[in-house]
Amino acid sequence: MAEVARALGHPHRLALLEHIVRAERSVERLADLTDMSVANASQHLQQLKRAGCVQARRDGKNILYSLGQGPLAAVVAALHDYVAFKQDRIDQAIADSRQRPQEMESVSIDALVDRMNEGAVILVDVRPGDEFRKSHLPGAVNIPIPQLEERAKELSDNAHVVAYCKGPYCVLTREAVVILRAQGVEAAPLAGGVPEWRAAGYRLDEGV
Amino acid sequence: MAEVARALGHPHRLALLEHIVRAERSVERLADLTDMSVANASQHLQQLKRAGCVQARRDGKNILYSLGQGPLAAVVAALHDYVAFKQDRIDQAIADSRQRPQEMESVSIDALVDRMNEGAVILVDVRPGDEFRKSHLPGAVNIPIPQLEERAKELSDNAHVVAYCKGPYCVLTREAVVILRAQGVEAAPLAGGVPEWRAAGYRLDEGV
DNA sequence: ATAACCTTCAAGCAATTCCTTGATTCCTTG
DNA sequence: CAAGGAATCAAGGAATTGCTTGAAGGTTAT
Repeated sequence: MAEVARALGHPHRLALLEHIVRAERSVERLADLTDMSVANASQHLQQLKRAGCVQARRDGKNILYSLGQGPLAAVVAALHDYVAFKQDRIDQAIADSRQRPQEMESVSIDALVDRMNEGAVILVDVRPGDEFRKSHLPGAVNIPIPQLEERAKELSDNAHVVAYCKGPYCVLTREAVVILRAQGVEAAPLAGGVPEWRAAGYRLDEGV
Repeated sequence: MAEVARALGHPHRLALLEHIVRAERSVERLADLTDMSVANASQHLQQLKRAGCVQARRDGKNILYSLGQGPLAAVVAALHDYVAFKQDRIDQAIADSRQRPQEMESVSIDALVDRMNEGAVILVDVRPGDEFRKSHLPGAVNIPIPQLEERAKELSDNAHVVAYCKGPYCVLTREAVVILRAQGVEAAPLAGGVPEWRAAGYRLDEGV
């Protein structure tokens, strides 16, 4: 079973299959369509053949590859579906933050300092872990974007959250806020990032 | 898209996923179920997580992995379907040839010689290696029965294969043909073995 | 036959993947 | 806080994979 999955697990082979699903094609044609050398295409095709995903027949000078027997097309379709689903979620989050940027009022650095002194704010750093480790705003929690959705529950829900990223123009900040709000967390983007914070003369934490 | 397929493209990861589909499980449990080291399981799980196929949450001391969002289960199901389909065909082929052995027409020695002259045949000797070394039909390949299934792929699949063993009554010849056909190789048994070949006045090879 | 063409094979190198080991992090519990 | 369990990280060597190059199969066409 993994044999089939492995056969589908290479971009080139997947691309070849996508073309073969549509119609029988020769090796040269496929190589051209997928922008690879003929020899390379031939080798990938033979891997697909070994896995039973395609079959070959000769027609004159050419060897035509077509889809193998069985519900392979369904597998490819299911894969498409799944990937489309994931892409949709990303697109939607981005579109949201693009369409209604006005609804997302950012918090200025001074306002943030005030709120921090009141202890009424959770500061979330959404950059990758390695950047966070180098330096980050004091007391910030590091939750990279990919983990944000599932770790949103870590943030107590009656606290205001302020998210920041690399800088004031970083789209990811807004995206993060969209995600947090989708999880029911009251969140706002910081008007700036680490550089602005430093420029304002405040302290930074390092490590951890 | 290939990213997801690649994540599914390793036997261990697929095995992990099969268990995760059923229920949330801890790393240790999964490692035990799939018979791999904890560290190794952990690494594969993280690959799956990176691809978005699974999500992790902590529960007490353990970290529980569960299926990611979206119609991933459909992909796995489609894969199952497809593989089941192929397995069916193999089983069916075996059953067919067992139930109706009379349909397995053997190739006469004279017919074999004709075909060999045309170069349109691969001759497989399924006896143990030591017997093969003593003497065998010219040009024959030696693949003992136990290795036949896994080495079937060595035989180019658009060539006719003729298999032979010790003699015309040797059951192993038919068994070999069944195995080969199950692998999609067009195979037929020889009506006889080394003694009959010699008796017909043809040459034998020795050694190698 | 010979030539021309499409495809496959074979070999070698670079890059990646896989698994193991031992240390380390992270969290809960006493 | 300390102890302990669960999971992850990090690094290394073995194995596999992927791509390129040049040569070799086979098939039509001249």
